[in-house]
Amino acid sequence: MNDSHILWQIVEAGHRITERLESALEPTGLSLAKLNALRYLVEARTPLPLGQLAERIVCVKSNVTQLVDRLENDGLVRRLPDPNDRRSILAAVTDAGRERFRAGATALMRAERELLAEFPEAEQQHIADLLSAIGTASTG
Amino acid sequence: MNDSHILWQIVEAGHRITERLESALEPTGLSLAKLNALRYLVEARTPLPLGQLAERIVCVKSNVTQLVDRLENDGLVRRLPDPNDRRSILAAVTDAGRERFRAGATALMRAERELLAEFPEAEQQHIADLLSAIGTASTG
DNA sequence: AAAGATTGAACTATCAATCTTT
DNA sequence: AAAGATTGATAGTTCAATCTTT
Repeated sequence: MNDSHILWQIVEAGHRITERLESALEPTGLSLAKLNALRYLVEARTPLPLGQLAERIVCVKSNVTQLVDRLENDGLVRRLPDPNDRRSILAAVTDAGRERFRAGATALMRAERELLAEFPEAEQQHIADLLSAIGTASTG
Repeated sequence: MNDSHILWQIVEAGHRITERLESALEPTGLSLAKLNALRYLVEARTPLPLGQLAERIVCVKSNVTQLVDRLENDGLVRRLPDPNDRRSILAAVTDAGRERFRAGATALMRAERELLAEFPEAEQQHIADLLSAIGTASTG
């Protein structure tokens, strides 16, 4: 498992990165998952059906149900009935949600900049290219 | 979030790698978490106090409690009283656990080899070095 | 009091089953 | 029946509180 080989270096570097970003976000009361959902809602500029939010996040619908539960609990999102389809439920960002999103996005960008600084800039594109290929091949 | 920058490339590559390895392990009925715990128990060659297992896995003790619950449920591990300290509980691999570990380790190695093949060998050491540095600096 | 383990609550995520509306 | 969402179960992980033994 914790071999020295490159696969685990990648996995662990990924963990360290997300840990750092989560820590940077902590003072804002957001997690990466919440900030990400909020971003889609803010950018949509109109309430989104939960199913569409799930598509954009690229996760299962039941995950969105729970994520929106927590966001609603935080007062950052409200559920609204969809006037055009009574099966559908819309998620709308509240003013508090928009404000929180701005704070989170700022904190995240600052943390990203810090982490990025630990990386030789000349190498970044090269490594990104190599990484984008890995694990992408079909398994059969 | 899903910027194109290198940080997310690393995080996502890490996710793809673990997904692939988890899939490869699936037919053996093991997860990476279970295989890892099993590995420490097999290598110890003697039952381990749960606290020591937590130290080796590098996780919180309550996580080990639950992980060992699941492994015990699978019949791969047994809890034994510690004869020297009645506060302590020992985790012992069963014969089935040892066998399962071998199957899992084999499946994992095969999958690792496949993934590694997607990586230009000449680059591996270089990238590993760069990755090992990232996210390691103290936050203050 | 401190050490070892468990329990209960929370978060993120998945899957399978269910309920309502279309 | 299919689409949209929720619920309940499971996995893995953390933290705070608790219980037993030292």
